[in-house]
Amino acid sequence: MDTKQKILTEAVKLFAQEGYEAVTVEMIAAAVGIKAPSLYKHYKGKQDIFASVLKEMERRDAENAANCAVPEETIEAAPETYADVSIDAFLEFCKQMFRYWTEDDFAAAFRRMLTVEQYRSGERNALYHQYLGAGPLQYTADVLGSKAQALALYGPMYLLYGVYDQAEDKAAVIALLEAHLRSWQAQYNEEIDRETKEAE
Amino acid sequence: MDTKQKILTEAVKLFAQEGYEAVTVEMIAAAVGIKAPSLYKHYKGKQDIFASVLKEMERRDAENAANCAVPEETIEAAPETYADVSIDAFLEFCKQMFRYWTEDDFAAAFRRMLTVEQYRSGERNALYHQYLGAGPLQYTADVLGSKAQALALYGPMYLLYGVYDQAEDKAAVIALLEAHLRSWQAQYNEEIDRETKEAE
DNA sequence: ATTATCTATAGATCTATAGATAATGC
DNA sequence: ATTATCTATAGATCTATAGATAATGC
Repeated sequence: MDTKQKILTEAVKLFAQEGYEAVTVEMIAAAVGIKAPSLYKHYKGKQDIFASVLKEMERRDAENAANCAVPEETIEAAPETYADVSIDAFLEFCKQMFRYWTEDDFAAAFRRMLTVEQYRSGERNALYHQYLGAGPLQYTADVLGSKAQALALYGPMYLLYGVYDQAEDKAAVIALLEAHLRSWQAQYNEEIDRETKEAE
Repeated sequence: MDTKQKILTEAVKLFAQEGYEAVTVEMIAAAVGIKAPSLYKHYKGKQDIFASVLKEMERRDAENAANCAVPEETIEAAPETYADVSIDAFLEFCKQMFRYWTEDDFAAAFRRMLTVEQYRSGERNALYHQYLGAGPLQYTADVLGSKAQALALYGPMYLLYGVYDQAEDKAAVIALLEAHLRSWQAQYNEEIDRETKEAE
């Protein structure tokens, strides 16, 4: 059991539940099973732990992204990778992302942590939106070529994160998500058909 | 200038930005323009201020709800009021709610406060969902008679709250919201048509 | 030998109260 | 007279360090 790593996983859970300021180093230490002063052997202090949580998420995110059949770079950097993404593959990616942000313990705690820290500074707000708000929305818009379609696809997913957190019947939320993805796709196909006919 | 009232409006803004724990009574007092001990003449302490913010929101919410042509009671309490709500009127209500939660200073701060406090206790989580998450989603589902349609309508609105907060061009977000409401309605009408034809 | 933990504690900060002073209303 | 504010401060809590002790690796 790596204490340095365990400090991060316990800290992110506490930051998510209580908020950064409300968490004392003694609380983190207690969750890890050590005394507060011992923690300073691993990190310079609370701020250093927070910064290390961000780095750890970056590391895990990069690891996770490599497994997906969707564009990794921005549309400006690599527009050709956005040209013909399969909608089926992208919806599969959406489902996978939803599971990641709700069922992976570290990612779920990190999401909640950013949620509760988002208004504390411009920097934290940027992080929140990069991972969870305007960032995924823009990415989806780049893939679909439509901001309105991106909003219709991602908006409900985003709402379901919070609903999932508090739901007793988590399977029902997953079912609702899948129903959403299917009906979004039906509606999307209809719009594409309409556009194709108009173009003829 | 009513000091007792000003304490609440300044406190909710600080709670929203910093989180309840991170706000000191001295910060609230400074925002009001008094010293911390003076604040204890109006409220018993920080917790009392928080509780009073909740009560103040309840009061404003009741005031606001009375102006709307949509069901006020739950569907269990008054099912007949849900029977024939006009979709146009309901979409107008949605737009009004969006403006209320983003542009009314107290409501916007209250929304952010609940957002950052939602994971601190079951009670606060219930409040968050009552005002902003599962509550409005269920209400919309009751009006539309479909949870999937409610998700498609409310999910994007919910995402846009956060996007609006950080957007430089707020008018563009309002435009995106209105485009969403229109395209949701078009899609909804198509589904109703399909269902009507199938029933024939 | 080196590293991780512990106890003890200094120094800073925060909540809330006590008691004095200034402002307001009859 | 009553109410609202102020200064001063007690008591609690929190971060971080100092120095001692226990555990680990060569």
